[in-house]
Amino acid sequence: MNIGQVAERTNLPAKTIRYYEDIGLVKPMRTENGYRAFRDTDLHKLTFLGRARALGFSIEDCRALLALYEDQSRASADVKRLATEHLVEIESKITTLQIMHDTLSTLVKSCAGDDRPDCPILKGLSSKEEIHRKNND
Amino acid sequence: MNIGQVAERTNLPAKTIRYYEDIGLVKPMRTENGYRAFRDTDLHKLTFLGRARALGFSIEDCRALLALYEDQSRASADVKRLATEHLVEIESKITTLQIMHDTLSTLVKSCAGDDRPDCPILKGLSSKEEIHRKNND
DNA sequence: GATAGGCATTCCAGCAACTGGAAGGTCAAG
DNA sequence: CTTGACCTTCCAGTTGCTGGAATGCCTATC
Repeated sequence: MNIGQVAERTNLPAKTIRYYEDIGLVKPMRTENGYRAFRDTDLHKLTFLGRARALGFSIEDCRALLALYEDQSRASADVKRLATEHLVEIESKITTLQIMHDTLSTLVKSCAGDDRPDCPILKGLSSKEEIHRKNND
Repeated sequence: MNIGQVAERTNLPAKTIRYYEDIGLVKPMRTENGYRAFRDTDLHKLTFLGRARALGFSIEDCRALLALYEDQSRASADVKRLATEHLVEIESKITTLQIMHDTLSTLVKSCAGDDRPDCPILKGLSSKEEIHRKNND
């Protein structure tokens, strides 16, 4: 199969697929004219990659997951460990964003948003202890 | 003030401060020996930048916020608009991460995590309709 | 056979926001 | 006068692509 069709089926841009080959995640064959020729296994791998990336796994995590996916004698514990670590990362990102959100949302609420220059948001950004006093996480 | 002291006071790495000068966010003076000489206003700006970055504003947003900060005749509405847009972005990131989290956490919970190869996480990554059936956001 | 389009190829550059390291200049202390 | 802690610049690398240029291939139509 040509890269265009693979792109369509996997919902990955052709550019991304070429990139994944570049970094060694897939190794499609080549036809005589130099075009990439993707087999079913390549398609499966790319689909797998697409899903793993959609769950926020890094490329290196994806590489490890792919190796486990291909290793029939893997231990599910190894997969679970990887996934759990990633889950913790996600949770920490959510926490960070939540704190940002709370702080900024407090500032936004306290701003009149009219044509006058007085602005609690700018004040909050320049001085520390103005509004941001309730998170001690 | 030298860059080292500014770094300490603003909690920004010296490298970052140099970078901010590079991209025109601050413009410290120079002493005869070529060292950067930061004034109080530079310090204020850098502190402001540190806070804005900590709230997740992009560098370009920071540039705009800084301009508003310096503009005594700004309209607070302009600040509020910027902040609100950013708030929406944060919310969308949280949503995305939350979905990732829910999906992955479901997968992780269903995995035994022992020395056997059978693994619902890998199954979930390779086939779609296995476990991931309850989000329709 | 010429040509036009829609594919495919490679390679190079750039995004954000730094970070690390090399090679070198400056300054204060001992 | 040397040591060590600063400071300087510049270049390269990080992550995960993405855009674009220059070029080649394939198929269809005139």
